[in-house]
Amino acid sequence: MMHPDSLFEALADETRRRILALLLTRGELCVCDLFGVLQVPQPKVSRHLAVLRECDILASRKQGTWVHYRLNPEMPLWAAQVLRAMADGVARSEPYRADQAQLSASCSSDAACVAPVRAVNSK
Amino acid sequence: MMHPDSLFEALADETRRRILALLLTRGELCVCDLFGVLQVPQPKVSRHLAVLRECDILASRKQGTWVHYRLNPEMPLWAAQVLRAMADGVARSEPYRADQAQLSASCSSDAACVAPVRAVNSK
DNA sequence: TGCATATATTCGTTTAAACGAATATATTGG
DNA sequence: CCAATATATTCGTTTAAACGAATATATGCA
Repeated sequence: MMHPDSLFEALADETRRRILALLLTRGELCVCDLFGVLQVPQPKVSRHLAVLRECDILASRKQGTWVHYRLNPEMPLWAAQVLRAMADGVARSEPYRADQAQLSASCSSDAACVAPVRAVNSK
Repeated sequence: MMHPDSLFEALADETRRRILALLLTRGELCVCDLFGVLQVPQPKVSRHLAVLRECDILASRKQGTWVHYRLNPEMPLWAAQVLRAMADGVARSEPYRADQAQLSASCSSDAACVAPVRAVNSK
């Protein structure tokens, strides 16, 4: 039961939009992938992930030491449409565009993120 | 040239979302219609309209003493999709739902707003 | 058990935005 | 020109969110 107000308050922050744009491209990412790609301090990413998780935009899955985040698969249609349109809007502007390039460079396949390999995902 | 960041920062405020939801239903509304329906002080509505106008979400048209606001017709597709999905999202929650009822009650036809009649539109 | 790694949380400060109240501007009609 | 109405702006204060730095928790492995 996602409230529209929470979604739009969450989308007001650029770091959170960057995270969501990455998760729309790549189905699932762990915290270290995210702060590696975004080049921001780890606690900052964790705090923003907590905001997104608490308003049910993201779901998380713990696998050993890693926590993998993905879009909440039970998100209502209107919310998914907002996120899709957002991704279209930011696709051609910075820093979102650079994030996509950085993501491709640092984590080449979706499978590598779902079942992370230390040598690839560790900084 | 609307920047995605400006749109999502604008959508973070509830009053602005309420204004936009009303303008999506009703093509054009003047300031007095808006603060009448939303039941908020006039300067507050004017300030929020200025924010929306300055980031090109809204366009305005002056007709005598009245100023009529509408969605910017040159808005990019992705932005229009965000607004459409937002309207879907808020349609069933308060205060947005009550706003729609109040709008129907106080201003019965679109034509009445485009060419306002004093007896109908004045408070 | 003890160390290293991944992630989360807390705390105090800073920054940005929204607010109410008051006032300013602009247009209309008498 | 003057009064009335519609809208916009300014100002000082309050509120909320984001931040860096430090620390806490949890898991895996030697």
